Amino acid sequence: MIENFLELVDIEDIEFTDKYENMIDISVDIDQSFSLSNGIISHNSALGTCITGFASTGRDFYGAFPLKGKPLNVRDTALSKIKENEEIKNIITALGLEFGKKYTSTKELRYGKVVFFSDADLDGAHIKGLLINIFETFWKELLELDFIYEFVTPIVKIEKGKDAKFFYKLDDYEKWKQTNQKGWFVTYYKGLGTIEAHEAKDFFKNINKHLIRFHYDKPDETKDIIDLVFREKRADDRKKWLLNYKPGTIIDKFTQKTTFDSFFHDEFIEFSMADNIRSIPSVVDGLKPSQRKVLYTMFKNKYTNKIKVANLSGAVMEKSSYHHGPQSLEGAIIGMAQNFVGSNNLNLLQPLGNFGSRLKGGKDAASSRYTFTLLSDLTRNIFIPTDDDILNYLDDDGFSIEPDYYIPVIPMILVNGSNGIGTGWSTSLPNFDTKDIIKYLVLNLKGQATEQLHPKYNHFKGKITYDEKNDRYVTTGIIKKINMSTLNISELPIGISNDKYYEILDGLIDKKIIKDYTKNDTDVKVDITVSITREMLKEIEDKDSMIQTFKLESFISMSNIHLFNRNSQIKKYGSIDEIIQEFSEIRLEYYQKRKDYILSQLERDRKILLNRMKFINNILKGELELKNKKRTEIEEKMIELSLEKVDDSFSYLLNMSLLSLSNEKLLELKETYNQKKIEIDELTKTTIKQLWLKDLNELYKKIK
DNA sequence: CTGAAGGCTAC
DNA sequence: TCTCGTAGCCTTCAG
Repeated sequence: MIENFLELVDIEDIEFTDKYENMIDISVDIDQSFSLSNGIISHNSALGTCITGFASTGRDFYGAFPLKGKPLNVRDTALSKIKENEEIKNIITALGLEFGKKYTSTKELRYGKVVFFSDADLDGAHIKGLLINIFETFWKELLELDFIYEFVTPIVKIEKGKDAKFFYKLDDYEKWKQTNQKGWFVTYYKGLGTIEAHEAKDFFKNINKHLIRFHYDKPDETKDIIDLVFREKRADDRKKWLLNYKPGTIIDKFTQKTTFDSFFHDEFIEFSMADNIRSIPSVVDGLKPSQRKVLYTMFKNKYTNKIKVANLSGAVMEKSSYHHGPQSLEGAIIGMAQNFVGSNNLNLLQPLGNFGSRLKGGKDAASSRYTFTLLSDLTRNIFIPTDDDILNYLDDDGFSIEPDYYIPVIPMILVNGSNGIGTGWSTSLPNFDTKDIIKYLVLNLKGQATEQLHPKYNHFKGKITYDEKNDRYVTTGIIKKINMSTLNISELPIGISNDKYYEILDGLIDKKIIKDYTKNDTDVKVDITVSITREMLKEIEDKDSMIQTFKLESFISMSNIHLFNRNSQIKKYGSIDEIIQEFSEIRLEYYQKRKDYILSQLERDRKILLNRMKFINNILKGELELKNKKRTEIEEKMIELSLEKVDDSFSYLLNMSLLSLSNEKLLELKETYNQKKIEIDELTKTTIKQLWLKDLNELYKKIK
């Protein structure tokens, strides 16, 4: 019997063009155009890698099929929807599967094995899991029939001359690194596209070494974990599962048996964790990693001229090791720069060009090729440059990247709010007014009573009220009676775009509640005139009824606020006060750190000035001879004269200009020294609360 | 009560 | 080049 394979290839942007009557010879279009903006690394796509590899195996017994993006989660999904899904239809055709059929042997299928060939990253693990979910749901017996495999590819390659060695576990590479080898060039394989053609051919030559079977060892546990991971209603179980996760289980796929069970518990779970990390912001800076990477790049590159969004995206990828697609990153940049009503209260980036409007909820933004951005004027009043030096910068494969979190002057998480969807958890928090927040912090710092903060949106003309009964805020648009048959809508509730609202009005026409409406909206002004019959108007005339009929309400729930705390744990926050409290604690700690840091810098300056003065004095008085002396002799004498080294060296004294050795210079230095001392005294006397108040005051003035 | 839709970072 | 599909959680809304 022929042993043949179907590789399920995970790739994006690939069109599977030919209808394959014969799975053994597939024609494909290969998009090989993706490359990083600096042009150093080029990416081929995974299917290309696979097809290249087939040069070693031949194509008679191998077929490859490219998947696009994430497959459907078939658990709890209507069979009708599953059967309509293009990807699933294709997989079924390719493998010769039938719904409802029970297989006793893989010989009933068109291929003897199915192999997952995905990027060796976390989204790749997610895709493998979703595929396993499909087989487990409809053809569970295939899990027991040695049918499901994955193709493992290396994570790191090291090269020296003609020598090359691959590591399939990061752990192995780390161990090798500790043996202190020199002169090796290291490549991280971030995706299948990193694999070179000749390498793909080698891997496929030894294909059996690379094919790892999923074993079906613990039926009950396997069934349970797949259900826990994919069943829609089990988010709370997933919470528990993720909270119990202990990182660091390193799997050696070559020596250890991979079971479906261990795959979900050790590998898939890493995706779930990462899904939360990228989707849920930090309580400290209010940012998600992609946004933080953008800010980091803006700070680091210190752009003075506006930069094209597409170019900024490339810079972020490079400077902050962003390993995902550019579209996603560009979306993050655009989102950070938007400032229409309902988006940011304080956009950290400037929207130079069309970044979208409330007409389409921001979806009308122009392409990143056409738009520009730059830091906003206020950004550096919130993220103070001096604090850059006291942050905890992360490391990506030995490359310094953005900090675990920034520490802004105000809790930015409240200013712009946040929405995010992770695994087990999601989060949603509305916007608050920057000036309200500053006032709150100032009163807090002065030990005075604070007022409850309520959500607020810049330039929103409607009302936001608290609905005690339902414990939620209600945002209300504005509708006014012009005459007995005409109404005017001049504001929409938060979160409803003009576009969406027209659909609502169309619905009202269908229901014969209104006759017609005219749009006079601009991108910044809502202006809709509604014509209605006198009778109908009378019926709905009272204010509440009008708001409800015209659906001019939206709701803000405060019951799903999850944020990463300073210790990188997801925490549920019950109130705004709690967020400010936790933010304030860490902010004050970091004012102490900032103060200590600046004082140490000033002390260093003072020491340098003092020693320069002493040094000049020593020379002018003839206590220190430089002429015809060896450096070692001079330095010994300097120590005798109790001159101090800085950074373990006297260079800062011995490299001084000859012109400095004068009384005039001495007087000048004395002046600077005295100023430095005053500066030190003043900072020493300033409390950390005063430092914070000063920053808040400056920010407040600038906002006004 | 159930199913669908929307928000958002990723594929 | 542009549009569209998928995951994941929670809330709202229509039927």
